[in-house]
Amino acid sequence: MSQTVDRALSILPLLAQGPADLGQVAERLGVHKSTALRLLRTLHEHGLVHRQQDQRYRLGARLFALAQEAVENLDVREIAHPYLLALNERTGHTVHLAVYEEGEVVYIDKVESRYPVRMYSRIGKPVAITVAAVAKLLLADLPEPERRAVAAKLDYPPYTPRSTPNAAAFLKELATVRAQGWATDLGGHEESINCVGAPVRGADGRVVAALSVSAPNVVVTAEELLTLLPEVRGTADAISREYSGKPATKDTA
Amino acid sequence: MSQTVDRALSILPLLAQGPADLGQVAERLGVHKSTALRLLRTLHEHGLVHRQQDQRYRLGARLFALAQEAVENLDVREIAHPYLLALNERTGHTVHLAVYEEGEVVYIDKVESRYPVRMYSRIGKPVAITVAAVAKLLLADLPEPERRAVAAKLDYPPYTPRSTPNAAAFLKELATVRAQGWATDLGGHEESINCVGAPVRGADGRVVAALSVSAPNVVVTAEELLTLLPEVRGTADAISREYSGKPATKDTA
DNA sequence: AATGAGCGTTGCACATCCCGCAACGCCCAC
DNA sequence: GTGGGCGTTGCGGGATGTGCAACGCTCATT
Repeated sequence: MSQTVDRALSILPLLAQGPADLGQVAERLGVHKSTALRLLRTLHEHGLVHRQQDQRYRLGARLFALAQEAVENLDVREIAHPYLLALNERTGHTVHLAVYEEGEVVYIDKVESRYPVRMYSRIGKPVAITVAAVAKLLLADLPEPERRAVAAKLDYPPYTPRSTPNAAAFLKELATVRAQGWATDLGGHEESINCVGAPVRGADGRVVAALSVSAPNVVVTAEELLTLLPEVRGTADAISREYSGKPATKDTA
Repeated sequence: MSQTVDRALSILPLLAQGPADLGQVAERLGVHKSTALRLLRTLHEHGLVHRQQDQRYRLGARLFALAQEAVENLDVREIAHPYLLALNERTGHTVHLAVYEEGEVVYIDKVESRYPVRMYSRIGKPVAITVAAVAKLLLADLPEPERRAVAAKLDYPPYTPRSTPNAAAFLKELATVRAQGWATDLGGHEESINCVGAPVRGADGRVVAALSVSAPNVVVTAEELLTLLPEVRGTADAISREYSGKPATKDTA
């Protein structure tokens, strides 16, 4: 809509492919050299482009700094919340959002079930890391050495007969979760409670959070809960898109 | 230099701090709302800003994509080469550049000594990973679990009496290197050859490459070689600045 | 050593394109 | 139902970006 800005911004993807000199920029923009020069100068003043020794232009440090700062100031919780509400609205069950931090997985948001059944979870509380669906999702994305290190240091409390028994079983489960892109906890923490979860990913594809839907057997069976999987994954993907700033938000999908 | 572009670009750091609506952007820019709208629209078309559900503006995915693409297309070797030449010019010794890749450290560039002494290295050849200065620098920057994993899997060949004997000693050495920001190899690979090295860092502070200066005892003693440390570190820092696109290249320092 | 080509840079006059204004429509809150 | 706030639109005046041509520099060539 604004010609000048439009032209200036068109330079960025051009330079992302590799360094270019003034002539090349002007030609590929379809403008006079002097015009390209002024645009490049302005971009340069803002640190978005950098001039290297041979006078060619590259993308500058400011771009990285901006991207990083933006990521740091992004609040998953704030962005995810409306989606969690919608998911709760449609399923009626308890919805959790959790993140991984220094060896722990903690709940950072929760929308209570409409059914009058209490669940033993609290925002800020560390998750039962060896069995919870959200924990599996978050740990499954860690780089392999760290994943092994964490798995080796954990205790594996036998909450129920279905709890993860040891590190080997846990790592195997994480590999499955990593491959399929979703996770469950079928009575692994409390005998009568099942969960289905999916990961929220940032712009770089790394898992930044995980959400899950939990329901007790007395309300829905595990099979019935699993039919919500598309719903859960769809919500997680929608949050991922919104979080990473991608277009095509196309409703709640 | 270009008012319109200047204003448009000023929006980016503003949004990096967090989402803002049209009115806020206009106010903090000191322009009329309609002007801010047109600028934001242009930024939006290029994907640099993203409009979230509540109509507020955030930085968009394109920014992250650009930063990532730029990093991928950056060639450390190309950028570092002139600096390596200059360092060789000033010291007269052999200069190496190496990177870490999937458990190995390999030389990716080399400028031969002016003295008629051959060294057993080749571009593309894996480095003696347990003793070389560049290897220590690169491994010292790995995340702790991966560092331990790599150290545990290595062989520790006794090239000389001064070679690193085992994983424990190696990890201790890496901790020292990590803390001091430079590394040496004093006769650890070949009895009569010493090296001093320093790390090249990317925009995020991670070590992306390492360079070293090597010289045999018959030319300079280890003590004399160590006097080149400021020179070596200065060169590495200059490459880091250039590589990460930071301003103030101020000569070769 | 001289010469020319290529590139970045500058000043300028034209007219294009951006700016701010004011008015409209919409949504939400009261 | 009604008012205020916010995003949006069309428009004329004029500031601002544009392309041209000329300059100076560096580097490669003869």
